[in-house]
Amino acid sequence: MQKTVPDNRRALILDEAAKLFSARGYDSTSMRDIAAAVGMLPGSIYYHFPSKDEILATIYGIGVDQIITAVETAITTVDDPWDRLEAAAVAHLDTLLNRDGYAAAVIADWPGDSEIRPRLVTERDRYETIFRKLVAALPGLRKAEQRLFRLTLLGALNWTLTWYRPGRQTPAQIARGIIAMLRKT
Amino acid sequence: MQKTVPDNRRALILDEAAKLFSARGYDSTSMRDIAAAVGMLPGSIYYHFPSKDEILATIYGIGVDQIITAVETAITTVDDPWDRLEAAAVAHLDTLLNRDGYAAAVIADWPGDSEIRPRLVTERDRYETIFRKLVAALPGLRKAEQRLFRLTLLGALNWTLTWYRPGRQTPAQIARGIIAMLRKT
DNA sequence: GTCTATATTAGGATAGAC
DNA sequence: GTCTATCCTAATATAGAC
Repeated sequence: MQKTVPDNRRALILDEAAKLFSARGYDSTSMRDIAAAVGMLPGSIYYHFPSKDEILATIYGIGVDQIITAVETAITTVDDPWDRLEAAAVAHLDTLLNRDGYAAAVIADWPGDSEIRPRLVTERDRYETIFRKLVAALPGLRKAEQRLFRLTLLGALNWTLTWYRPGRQTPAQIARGIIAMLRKT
Repeated sequence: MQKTVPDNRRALILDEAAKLFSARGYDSTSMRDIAAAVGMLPGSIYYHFPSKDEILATIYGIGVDQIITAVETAITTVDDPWDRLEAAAVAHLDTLLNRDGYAAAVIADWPGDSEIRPRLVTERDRYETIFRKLVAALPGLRKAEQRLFRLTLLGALNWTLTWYRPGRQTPAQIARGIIAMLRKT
């Protein structure tokens, strides 16, 4: 995924921070929390990252990459527009609800004020674009309906973060169920 | 809306706090921010509320009351199950996207740790129950499908908070559009 | 690269005058 | 009921030793 000789400590910080951010939120997670999870002292983190904001921005970038990669891989072998959308939804939810991934932080977190907001918006747009295209390819949807359809689908998918618990339905089953409800004919 | 001689200062604090909480989030809003918005000094707030948590819990209770009242009023005169669900969705979104209401804080805010979480969960359940009944009344949905249908609908509705901007479609139009997508025959 | 120690600021909350 | 003044804690971040 990255270089052959990666900076292990840096990656570990990102891993633990991503978990904490998605579990408790950005604002409620302190540098002390992250340091404790990694097994470092707070000051040491600053050797790897200049600020807490920068950690979040990095996680955002990786999280969006993870979703995009998963979705694009899932749809390459599929032709039918509805099947492609379903494959994308399954991949999206699989990535999102995987507790070790960075994707949950992308959806769940939105730092209060912060100067990095523009960057995060840009990242988020990157992955919305994929769904824009997938929805545009569906038959029988007028241009004006496509936008609301996309937002409805993404809302239903992303809202799972608030209620999903492992053990019942799998993420893939949930995604297919949601698509089935939105599928016409 | 309330008593004839209400505690104006207390109500004002709640109003301003609700706006700040839904705009910037609970954690990112300080007592100093609230005090400044009200035109008080931070210490004075504590005459009206014992803690910041208590302000949020109060807003939650009122916000849920607002949604429930709006939804129940909207559905009393409607008979057909699908029409009832649509009326409920319209009322829900009208309340949610009204910038002066407390409902947005209910959906958007979730304090990091806090001991009041159980209370908030209870409040949230109160309003989910209404939709549980409305969905149960729909024809042609098997028991197992009802839960996912409800969560999909609420997800799509609540997600509007992240993208809705006044000027385009009205909340009512959005709600009807979402229902139309989920409506079978 | 990590630690010790600490600067600095902000936040929730309280005591007591008015 | 609001203000003044302040306590206490926790947070981000930095400097410099090792």
